[in-house]
Order: sequence, then structure tokens, then C-alpha cells
Amino acid sequence: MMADTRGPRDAQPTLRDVAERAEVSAMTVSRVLRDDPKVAPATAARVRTVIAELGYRRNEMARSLRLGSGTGLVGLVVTNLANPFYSRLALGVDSVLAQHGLKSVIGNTGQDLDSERSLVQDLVARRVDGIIAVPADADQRHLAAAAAEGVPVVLASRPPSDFAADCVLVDDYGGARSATERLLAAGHRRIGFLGSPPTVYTSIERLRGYADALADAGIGAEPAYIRQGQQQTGEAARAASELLDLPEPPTALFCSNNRNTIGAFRAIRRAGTTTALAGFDDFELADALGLPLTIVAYDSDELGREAGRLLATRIRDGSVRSATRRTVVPTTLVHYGTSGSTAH
Amino acid sequence: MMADTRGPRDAQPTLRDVAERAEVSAMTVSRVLRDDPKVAPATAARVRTVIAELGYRRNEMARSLRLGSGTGLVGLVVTNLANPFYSRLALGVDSVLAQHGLKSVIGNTGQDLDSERSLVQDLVARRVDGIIAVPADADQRHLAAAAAEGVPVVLASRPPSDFAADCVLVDDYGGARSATERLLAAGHRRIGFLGSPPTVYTSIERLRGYADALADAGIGAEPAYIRQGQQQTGEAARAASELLDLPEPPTALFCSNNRNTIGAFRAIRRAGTTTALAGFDDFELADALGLPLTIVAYDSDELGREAGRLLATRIRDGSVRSATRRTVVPTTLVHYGTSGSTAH
DNA sequence: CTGTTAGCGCGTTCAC
DNA sequence: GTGAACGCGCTAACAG
Repeated sequence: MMADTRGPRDAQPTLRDVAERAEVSAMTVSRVLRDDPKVAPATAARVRTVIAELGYRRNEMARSLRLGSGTGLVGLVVTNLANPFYSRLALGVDSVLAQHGLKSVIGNTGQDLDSERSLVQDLVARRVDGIIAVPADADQRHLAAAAAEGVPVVLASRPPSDFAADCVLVDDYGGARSATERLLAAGHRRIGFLGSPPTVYTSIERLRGYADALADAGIGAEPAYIRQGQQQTGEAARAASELLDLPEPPTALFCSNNRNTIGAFRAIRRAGTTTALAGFDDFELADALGLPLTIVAYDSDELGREAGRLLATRIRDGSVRSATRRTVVPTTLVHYGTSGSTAH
Repeated sequence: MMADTRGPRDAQPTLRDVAERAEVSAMTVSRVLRDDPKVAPATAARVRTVIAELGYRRNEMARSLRLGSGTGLVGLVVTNLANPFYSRLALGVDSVLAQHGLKSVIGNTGQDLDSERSLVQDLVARRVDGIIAVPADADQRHLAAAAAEGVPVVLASRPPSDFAADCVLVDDYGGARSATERLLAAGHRRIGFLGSPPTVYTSIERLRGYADALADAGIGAEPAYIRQGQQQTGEAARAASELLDLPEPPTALFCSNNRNTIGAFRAIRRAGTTTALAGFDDFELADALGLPLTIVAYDSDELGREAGRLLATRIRDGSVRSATRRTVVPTTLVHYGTSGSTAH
């Protein structure tokens, strides 16, 4: 017999509260909210007055439950929102989803597979209308399960493994390859590689692009020049320093993401060498480092927008099982010099 | 007589589906889910098997509707997620909320009051358990309305106007003041100010700190040295250039946020002057610009975490009407030189 | 034009 | 131990 602890004005009013006060049935209020023309103007006006007086707001959750329609919520699972790349992606996703009346529930996994798993399960339990994810790992069984239960899944930046889903990728291979080719064209023969853990798809592809470019130039990839696993700029700087300290150090470095590029930049500046630098992912102030820098750039907003579009289409069409689509966002090679920049 | 368009395996199974297949009542399944000990072990085992077979997941939305408990969702309203400041804030919020079993629904307003308004209304309609917002404007009636309806509101970075709410602020005044004092101590007498629009609280406070520091040094604030309204680095650079082109240009610039600091940096480098630079908000690579730089730094993650804590407390205690709390996050003055950095 | 009945998926109360 | 009834807030279908 616990008394209701909420004060009378604490609880948000329900449709019934409005109905009683307006002296009509709940149905009539419901119709007014739906702008159903079959309500007498006078009645509708009275109901609207009461709605305003009470500050009534329809409970969208209850509504979606009744309608069997979706919740209007989309899960967005990223590895690290603090990375500008992912925040831009999130922004792109959000901008497109907003146009479709969808809101994004964001979740940060910190590259941790367990977090990702429980996050996805929670999103499914909350009955999101779809999920956009940047999977942390090749183990994507939780995402596959969600997809199997009829929740549309779109992957960003990394492809699905062992299940079918739409995805938006970056031209990892091509971008890495052309950046490396540029270094080769500049006469470099000893080119180092710095990248994130080799379990990540993007890292694998970018390494492949790098290695193929070298191979085409008749240069075998030198394992001693390849350092993988650095996630933060600090680790990256250390790895770069190790390469620069080699008896026969590389004369150029290619970095598979902006964490590594920034780390490498710091190492080069400290070492005082003239090592050439190229990297994947653009970043702010890349033009202001006072070092020539070749960057593989791409539009991460667009990556998000495209993911949003793919998902919105799935949701609208309810086409859970139609053919899977894959989009690849192109890359551009940008050269930042010691003064200004030139797109290429 | 429209047939159900969903295939049999499309829909997520309900508690009843589990009950039928396990040949028990819905109630028993419900009990198993709640780990109610009053279920025969054998029955429980059978139910659990079916749950696994069907991949059943409880509908959290329906559950929260029935329980009258919250939705477990929190609205997070920011002005620009692409700004690292806000993405870190979001991350901080999310990390704390996650510990309380809450998820954040994110919304980006792009500093647009109308978007903010509709966003907040939508969040309330979705029955979020609370809202954390970085309000775009002094007009916060929509937030006040939400609070009045019993939805806990916490403001970050800017204080509530015309209503009561918890908030987490940065020491805008003190930070700006000490940075300006530092420039004064270095001998500067003509110090320019670059800031965002004067409608924003943080901008007002930071200007005040700047002006008071000057006043204490017996220097009147010179209107010609004050440029407000720049939101992006491009505009900021132009404004800075205008100051540098003055017949008697300032010998130092203080910038009220990192957009303006970066813009000013570019202008100074282009002009080739030795203008001293100080700014609010730390940013990556601030140490690598090859220019002495004084930065008012603070922990934006912590700002988010504190906001999350305040909100979580409100939600847990249901203390919608207890006294309002205000936290101020301290700032630190950091000096980046042409080689390395020193905290101060 | 308006109200009544029924039920979305779930959980509480109270019987058996 | 288990189940039937009832209701959370809302709305489609069917009366009147």
C-alpha cells in the first residue's frame, strides 16, 4: 500500500487526463492529436485548449508499442567518439536520420568487443529500428544475430564478416596505394609503415595497398619497417622513433591513420630528420606543421550520411532480406607543404 | 483483412511465443526472466532453453511502460558534435550514464534554437529519464517546460536562465582573466580579443575576465581591439588579420575558444608577426605549432562526467524539486613553447 | 461525429 | 509453483 511518491504535478499527463478535463472520450483526444478531420471543430478546439493547459505530450513509446511501428530510434555504435573521424561520422548519420524522423542512440565501445556485444543486445532489446555500427572486431556474431532477428544493420568503415549487411567503406586499399606510390615517385625506396592492430579491417587493407605499391616498384616489403598495433599518438611516436633509430632507417613513413601520422610527426620533429611523411585520414592543422605531408583524405561526414541513407532505406522499405549493398567512399590525395596546400 | 507482411522469422519473438513453445504461461516466463526463485528448476531450465532457441529478448520499451519506470534513455543535446570539445563531453556523459544503466540519445542542434526546441520536445515525448543540454541560446523556455513536467534537466557549459536546473560550468571568467594577466605580465599593453557571438554565456564571461584583467592593470578595454562573432576558424583568421593590420596593432591576442585561437594562429603566421597568442580551450597539436602559445585548458571529459553524475543523482532520487546544484570545473594555464610544454 | 471494445508486450496482484 | 485477470498509454476496428 505504498503511496504514490510523485507529487500531482510531477507525472506527465496522459491522454486520459486530457479526455476527462475536456469531457470527451480518450478516442476523441487521440483523433485530435492525429488531426483526424472527423472531429467537430468545436470539440477539437476544446481539446486543444486542454492539451495546452496541461502541457500534454503524447507518449511516443506507448504509441509505437501500440502501432507496432518502430520506436523511431536507431542505434549508433562507434569505437571512439573522441576521435574526430567518428564524431563526424556520427554527425553525418544524425543529419540524415533526422530527415526521416529518426533519432540516434549513441554508444561508445572503446574498441572493446564485450562492450560492443552488450551494447548491441541492449539496443535490440530497446527495439531500435536499426543499427549502424563500426565493428571493433571480426567477431560480429552479435550483429549477425540482430540482423537475423530482423533489425536492419549497416556497417560503416568495416565490412560484415560471416553475415549479410549493407556497408559503407572507404577506399582503404586505393588510398594507401596511391599515397605510397607518391612517396616512391619522390624517389624513396625505404618506406616504413605504422598502423593500428592488424585485426582491424581498415588496417589490413591499407597495409595491402602499401605493400602492393612497393611490390609494383620491385621493392619487397621489409618486415623491420612495419610496426602495427599503435592506437594512440604516444605509442605511435615511440614506434616511429624505433624505425628512425634503425641503422638504415626508412627515408619515408606511411601511416595508416591519423593517430599514427601525428605520432610519427612528433618523432620526426624530435629526431630532426627530413623523413618524408604520408598518412591516412585528414586532420585539423595538418597544414600547419611546417613539414611536407601527404594525406589520404576522405569525407567522413559523407561516410555517415551514406550509412544513414542505406539504413533509412532499409527501414522504410522493410526490405530486410533484399540484396545487400556496399558503397565505397573515394579518397583524395592532399599535399600539405610548408606553405599552404594543394589538392591533387 | 490485410495479411501480415512480415515473414515468420522477421518479427522478434514475444514473451507469449516463448510461453507457448515451452508450454507454460506467460507469467512463468516473466518470472524466469526476473530470476524469480519461485519457479521449479526444471520449468526454468525448459523456459531458458526456449529463450535461447528463439533468441528471445525482452522488449524493454514495453517493460518500462508497464513498470512506469523510466525508459532508461537520456537525451543529450549539444550544439556541434564535430567540435572535439563536445564529443569529449558526450563521451564523459556516456561513460557515467552507462554505469547507471542509462543510454544517451544524442541530438545535434548546430547552434540552432529551433532545432534545439523541437529536439527537446521530441525527447520529452519519448519519455527520456532526463536531459543534458548545452543550450544554444538564453531562450530556454523549452528546457524550462521539460523541467516543469518533471524531466530532470542538467545544463553543461552554460547556466540556466529563468528556471532552476543543475549545471556544470567551466571557470570561464577566472581562466580568461589569468591568461590575460599572463600576457600583461609578459609586458603586453595592447591585447586584442577574439570571441564567439556575444550572446553566448561563455563568451560573455571570458570577455569579462579579459576586460577585468586589463582594468586591474590600469588599461581600458579598447573596442577596436575586440572582435566577436567568429564561429569558424576562417572567420576568426579574417578578424585576426584585421586587428593585425591596424595602424597600431595589438602585440598580443586572447581568443575565447579554440576556433578563434586556430584562426588567429593562421593569421599571425601569415602576417609573419611575433604577436603573442593565448586562447581558451586546449586542442591537439597546440604544442606543435612552433609558436609560443598560452592555453586555458580544462577537462571536458570531466565536464561531461559531472553532468552525468548530477543527472544520474536526480534520476535515482527522483528529487526533481530539491535544491539546484552548480559545479564549476577549474581551468589550468598551459604554456606551449617552440619545444615541449610546461603546465603552470 | 463520437464512444466502446480490444489489445500492442509486459508485470503485478491475487487466486489456485 | 503456477496461472488468470487487469492495466501501463495509446489506437484500429467497429459500433452508434
